[in-house]
Amino acid sequence: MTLSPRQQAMLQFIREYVETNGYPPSIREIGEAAHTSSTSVVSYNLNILQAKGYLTRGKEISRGVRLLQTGSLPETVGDPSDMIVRVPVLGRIVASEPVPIPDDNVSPLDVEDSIALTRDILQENGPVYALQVKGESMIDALIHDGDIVVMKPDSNVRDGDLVAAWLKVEKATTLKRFFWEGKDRVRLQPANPTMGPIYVHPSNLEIQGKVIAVIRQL
Amino acid sequence: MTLSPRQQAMLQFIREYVETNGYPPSIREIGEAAHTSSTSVVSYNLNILQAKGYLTRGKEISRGVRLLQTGSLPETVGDPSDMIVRVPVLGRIVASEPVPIPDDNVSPLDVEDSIALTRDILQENGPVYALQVKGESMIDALIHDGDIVVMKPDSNVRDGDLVAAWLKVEKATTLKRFFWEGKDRVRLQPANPTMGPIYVHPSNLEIQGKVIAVIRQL
DNA sequence: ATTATACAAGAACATTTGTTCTGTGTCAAA
DNA sequence: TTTGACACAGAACAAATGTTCTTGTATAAT
Repeated sequence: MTLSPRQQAMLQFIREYVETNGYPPSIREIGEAAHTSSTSVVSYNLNILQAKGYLTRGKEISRGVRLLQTGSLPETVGDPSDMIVRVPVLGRIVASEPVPIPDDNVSPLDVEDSIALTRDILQENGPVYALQVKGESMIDALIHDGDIVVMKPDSNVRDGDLVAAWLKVEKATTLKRFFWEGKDRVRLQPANPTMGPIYVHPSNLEIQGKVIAVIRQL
Repeated sequence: MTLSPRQQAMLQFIREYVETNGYPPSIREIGEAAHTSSTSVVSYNLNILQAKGYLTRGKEISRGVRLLQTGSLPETVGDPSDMIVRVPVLGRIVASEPVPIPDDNVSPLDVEDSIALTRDILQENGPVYALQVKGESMIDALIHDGDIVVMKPDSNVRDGDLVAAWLKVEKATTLKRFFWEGKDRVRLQPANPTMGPIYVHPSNLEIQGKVIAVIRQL
């Protein structure tokens, strides 16, 4: 993933400016450093840098530029402690729609919403994202309306994984534990032990991610 | 050198804002946090904080506030970031025993087990503690074996609070939403909407705390 | 009672600042 | 040659934002 010389210059200037001044530069100050008087050129390039994961921008916020440490998606962002993991909240999970899956090319930092977790909750090192549950349809997974489900976009499942699965025939998303039963049958087991499993043909389901934590605030 | 409560609130807000957003707040945002709509009050107090060495201000620069290392407020116990809240895990919550209630003098450092949460999860400022659920008895509260329940030791309940209640006659702990129904009857409502409530006489129950968050790791 | 200081409030205004719009140039692909 | 993508430029505009001004209250010191 290569950057143009002007983009590199902008990143470098922002980094130095923050270190010197303690707050980020304005669009016009970045433009001066990159030898352009056009604020739209600066904005255009900053949007590219954001899409590539080098920084985030506050929308219509003065000096709303924040450098990220690396460009990978999604990741720990700017917090002083490695203990904190900021997880983007990409939207809602509802039973009647497939789970929104993060696009590798779109910066999660476009999202306005995120939740800070810690390494005590989340030992995962790979990309993770969160969704907020809408509706009561997940109660068989002991997940309540409003809960935040933390997921990783991994469709390689092993027996016992709690997965978000899209059932094509039923046109429904479900959160259940996944078990192979032979080659032609998958058992989806609710977390609620008083409820029975459902059985589906593998072709009927699409694994959209694994649930790795649930956060409920009251 | 003492600071007024409003000045302390402003410092705290700025610190948290920078850590969350990566750039400083505006005068108006600081004012909102300090409960004043007057930008001149904010500016006046920031000038005092600057004179006292807590921060510097860029002249006529938007978001031109920079906290200085010296003069910052004492940090949260043990962690570098005020964003992190370390919550002691005092033990297990099981249906057949009362909830362990923390000694008021306990410090998070005194307990061997704790979990780090963040202010995104836990806005509470008072004492909190956590318990790990043992067994399936809490599934009517949509809480699974192994979940971590974060509580505050507050027995002053209002309708709708999710409480840990010890039922004396039944000798059982239950987690349910609490509602008064007249003076002589309390309705304890499961979080699972498919399950019915139970009704108890107030003398039969002992409120041992309120649940303020649930953490599930998979 | 008066004065000084600290702190506050709201309004008005000026400046800073980011976004949008329109247009241009370069280059590669069709 | 035409088209589309990319990068750029400048102007205009709207919104964000900080400063200044005037007025007020509370408290302590004189």
